[in-house]
This record gives sequence, structure tokens and C-alpha cells, in this order.
Amino acid sequence: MPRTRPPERPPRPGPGAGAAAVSNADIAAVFEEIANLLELEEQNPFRIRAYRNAARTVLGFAPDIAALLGSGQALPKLPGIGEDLAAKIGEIVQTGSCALRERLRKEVPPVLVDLLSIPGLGPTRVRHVYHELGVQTPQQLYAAAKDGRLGKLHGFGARLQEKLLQAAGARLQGGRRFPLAAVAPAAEKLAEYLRRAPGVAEVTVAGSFRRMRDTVGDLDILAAAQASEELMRHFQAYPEVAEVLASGPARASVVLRSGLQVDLRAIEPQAYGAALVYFTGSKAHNIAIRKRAQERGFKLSEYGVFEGSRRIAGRTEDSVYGALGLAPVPPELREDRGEIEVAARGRLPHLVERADLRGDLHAHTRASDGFNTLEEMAQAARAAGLEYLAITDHSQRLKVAHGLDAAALRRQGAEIDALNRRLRGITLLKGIEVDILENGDLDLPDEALAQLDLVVGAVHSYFDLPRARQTRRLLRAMEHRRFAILAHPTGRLIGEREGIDVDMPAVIEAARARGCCLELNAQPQRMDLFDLHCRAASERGVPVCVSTDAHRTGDFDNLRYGVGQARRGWLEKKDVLNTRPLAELRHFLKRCMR
DNA sequence: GCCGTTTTCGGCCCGACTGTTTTCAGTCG
Repeated sequence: MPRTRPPERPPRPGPGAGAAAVSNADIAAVFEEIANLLELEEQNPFRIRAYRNAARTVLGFAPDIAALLGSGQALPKLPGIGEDLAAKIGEIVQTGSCALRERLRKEVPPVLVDLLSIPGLGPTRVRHVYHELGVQTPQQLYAAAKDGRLGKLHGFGARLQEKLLQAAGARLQGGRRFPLAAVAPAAEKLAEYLRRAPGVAEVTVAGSFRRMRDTVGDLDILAAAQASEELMRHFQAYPEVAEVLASGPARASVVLRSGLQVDLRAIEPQAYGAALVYFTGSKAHNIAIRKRAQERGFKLSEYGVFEGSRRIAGRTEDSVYGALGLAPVPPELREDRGEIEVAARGRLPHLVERADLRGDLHAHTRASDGFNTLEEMAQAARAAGLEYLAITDHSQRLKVAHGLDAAALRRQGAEIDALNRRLRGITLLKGIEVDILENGDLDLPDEALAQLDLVVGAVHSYFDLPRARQTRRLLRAMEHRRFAILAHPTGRLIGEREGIDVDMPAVIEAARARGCCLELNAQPQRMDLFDLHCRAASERGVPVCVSTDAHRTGDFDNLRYGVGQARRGWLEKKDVLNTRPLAELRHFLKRCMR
């Protein structure tokens, strides 16, 4: 698992009374910091890995651990979490921290952890720059590289100094991940370019892109070809390449003008499947299947599955999984979140697909802050293969978006009725994206909501309420007898705004009890509900709808990213509300909006 | 620090590239 940057916000302070304030992410952050500090102390690498694994496991565990322990239940046995780490989890839940972290923080300046995330700086070099130059921050690193002190250190030459100068500079500009949808066009264009290179049989964009993560840090591209300087020259000649970071016959790394880093790896066709597995990741998934290979007396690498020196699989991904006794695992599931065990039993879910979607339950028009008319949105939805589209403009409180009051909503309803009589192949539903007010009330009178086919509720204000109040607010809104769908449940905007602090398991449980639905908002900057919460919802029988929140006709393309995230959340067709035929959907809404 | 049908010790995923060095450590994915 790669080292990660420290959290943007410090973990929430230890609660004392209200133990539920420590989230799973907080626990994971403590373990991650411990791993980083141990690494700086040059401790046993396997102990360090144990903390990293534990951080990942905790982060991938859907139930809220603090709530679980708070209700008197025991922590279930989790892989990689033994007696010691389980006790530390208890300690973190109780106190917000743990003694080991506090001790390490005294031994190692915690600010050094940040340096670890600068490319080219591992623990050894961080110790060097700290002890010999007193460098503790990216700023100081930048200065030391700039004035030449860095290059004079033993083991640091002019090249490394230059590389670190660049890396520190980039960090000071703000290192970043890009929303999936923001890089997809560039990725597909570059892949097409590489397919035209001589001797290339096949090209796949692997990595987190292929796993459909909501953001990607860089692109990992795989080409089925003999390793050659010629191929790498072709790659480097791509017009968008701004800088070549590294280049050998088998792999090369470049940075595009957009700032996106791209790694290309050439692999012989015999091993293409094994390489695809390897470069698709995730790292956690790779480690787990390698271990499985080892248990069976095989060796797994990007070159294949080997028994001794004999390759027994590798041409295709299916052959690799097959050799390990596994059904082929869809890329979106490869996170070591239980998919390997399920694949071993041949019980992988049949994941939802874009073609399963019959409608979209969240869209805007010019009436509020959209850019197109009702009819234009309807035609575009039909062109995207949809059978129904819910029009859900904003409600009155959202002044900046020209939210609709009861009268405007009534007028829009009449327009929709008229359009529905005229349109063929698409049905518009009358809806609203109604603001959930600070106290959990909805922003329109009941009589206005009563005339609608569906009510989508959303938070657009008071993002910073403490968790307990925020949770109460959402639960109260969902209690409303007309409430049908909770839109973009966390409200996060990638790269701009953290999500609200809310007890999501409690929200999911409330949705189950209430019989309503949670939205997976497919706007590239939202991608909200998160994958883990999708999975938790489906396990509780709560339907999820994949919605575009379209503000213009082109936005229906985003459904494919939403479906990607739904698949990452293990959702099947039956779990997704808008795969249902219109009549079934109406039935659901009628029961929900009683 | 975890784990175990090889179970309380001795393992723990594997390979490419860079840069500094002169045979390899460090980093990355």
C-alpha cells in the first residue's frame, strides 16, 4: 500500500463521553500515521506493513466500529487484526489516539511524515535530509535543492537534487488526484495513439482508471508488445507529453501538459493477462492473490503464474484467476474487500451494467440552474437510452440556483403533463430536489410536495454541523412522509469540499426502516454515495439509484461513471432502483411516499 | 504485528528503473 498523505484535517479530537465521534477513517488515519512514523524509525518492515494492512482493513469495514463497540458488541475477527491491533482500536475509540502514536510522535517529528509522500523521498532519504540539513517540510526541501545543499549529501547527486526540486515544487503547488471523468477522454485518446505504434497488438488503460475509482492519481497503460526503445520513443513523442520522468525499454513514465502522470509498460503477449492483473491492482488485491499463489506452490508476477520455472497461465486474465482457483474478478471489485474469498466459491455478484439503467431520477432544467429546457433534457435522456427522467429542480431556499417555490413548481408540473402527452419513448416524472433545512424540515409545504411523483431531498447548507446534529437532521428529513430519495448523501466535492460528518450506517438503517432510497450521484466531482456505503446499503436491502444530477443535455454520459462506482459497491441490477421498469418504479414510489 | 492442515517460530509479494556507485541501495508501483 502506498504511503498516503496525512489527512487534510486532523482526526477529530478524542471524545471522552460521545465515543461515536471516532470514525473508521479516524482509526485508519492513526494506523497509517504509526506506519509512517515506524518507517521513519527504520523499524521492521513487516510490522509497518501490518499497520498499513490494518488501516486498509478498517477503512474497508462498513459498520461504524465506534458505534459497534459503544453498543457493547465485540469487534469481529478481521483479517490482519490480531490481539494487539484490536486492543489499539479499542484504545483509539476510547481516547481518540493511542499511546504508541504519541510515543512515536515524541521520537520523530511528525511533520516529517509529510515528506514521505514526495516522490523520490522514502524513509532513508527523509532521515538523511532531516539529520544532515534539518529539512522537515516540503518548503525546506525545495530551498535545500534550490541552493545546492541537497546535492552535496552522500548518496544525493545533481540528478536526484533536480528531481526532488521538481517534486517539492509540485507538492507546494498542491499534489492532486483527478476525477475519473476528467481524465477519461485524455486516457482514451492516448490509448488510441499507442495502438498505432509499430508492433503493438493491444493497449489497455489499467490501474485505478480501470477499477473505476472516483479519482485517479496517474494512468497506468499496458501495451502488448515486445519491449523496445522504438515503442517508448513513440510514447514520448505524443504531442501532449510535457516531461519524460523515466524511460527504459520495458517501461517509461511521462507527465502530460495537464499535469497527469502516465506510465507505460510493454509486455509480451504471452504474459498480457498476468500483466493486466498486476497493473490493474489494486495493490492490496495483488498482494492477496500473490499470497494465494504462494500457498498453492506457485509464483505470481506480471509475467504469469509459474510452477517452478514453467509458466502455467498468463495470456489472459481469466487464465491467471483460473490457475489460482478463482472465478475472474471484475476490475471494480479488486480491492481485497472479500472478492477473493467470494471468487474462490464461485459466488461473485453479477454487477449492474450501464445497459441495465432505464431512467434517471435527478435532473435540472433552466427553471432553476440547468442549461436546457424540459424538452431538450427529455430528448437527450431518450437518446441516452433512457425510458424515464425525473425533473428535480431546486427548491425556493436555494436562491443562487433560482429555486422553485410552490407556484413555480405547479406551473412546471402542468408543462410536464403537456410534454408527456406529446413525447414518445420517454416519460418525464414530476419531482423536486428539495433543500433539507438545518433542522431537518423540507423547504416546501406538504401540499406542494404532495403533487409530485417523487421528492429528492438534499443538503446544500450547514455542512459543518457536528456529527450527531447532522445525523439527526438527515434522519428527520427522511421521516417526512413524502421523502423518497436522499441525494448526494455526503455532499462532498472532490478537491473542493469534504463531505458532511454524518453517521452513514445510521442513515442507511433509517432508509431501510423508512423504505426509501439513497442516491449515488454520478456528477464527476461528487460520486457520492461512496462505494463502501453502496455495499452497506445493498446488504441492508436499501435500494440505490444512480443519478446524473444533469444540468445539461451532455451530462447523461456521466451515468457510466456512476455505474462504475455502483459496481465498486458490489451492486447488482436488483439493487439499483432505476433499473426497474417505470411501472415498478411508480409502485415503489407510491409505497414510499405514503 | 499477524499467522498457522508446514501452527508458537520464521516467514511475510515481486520486479523495474534511477542514481550513485563500482556492485547496489532506494524508491516506486
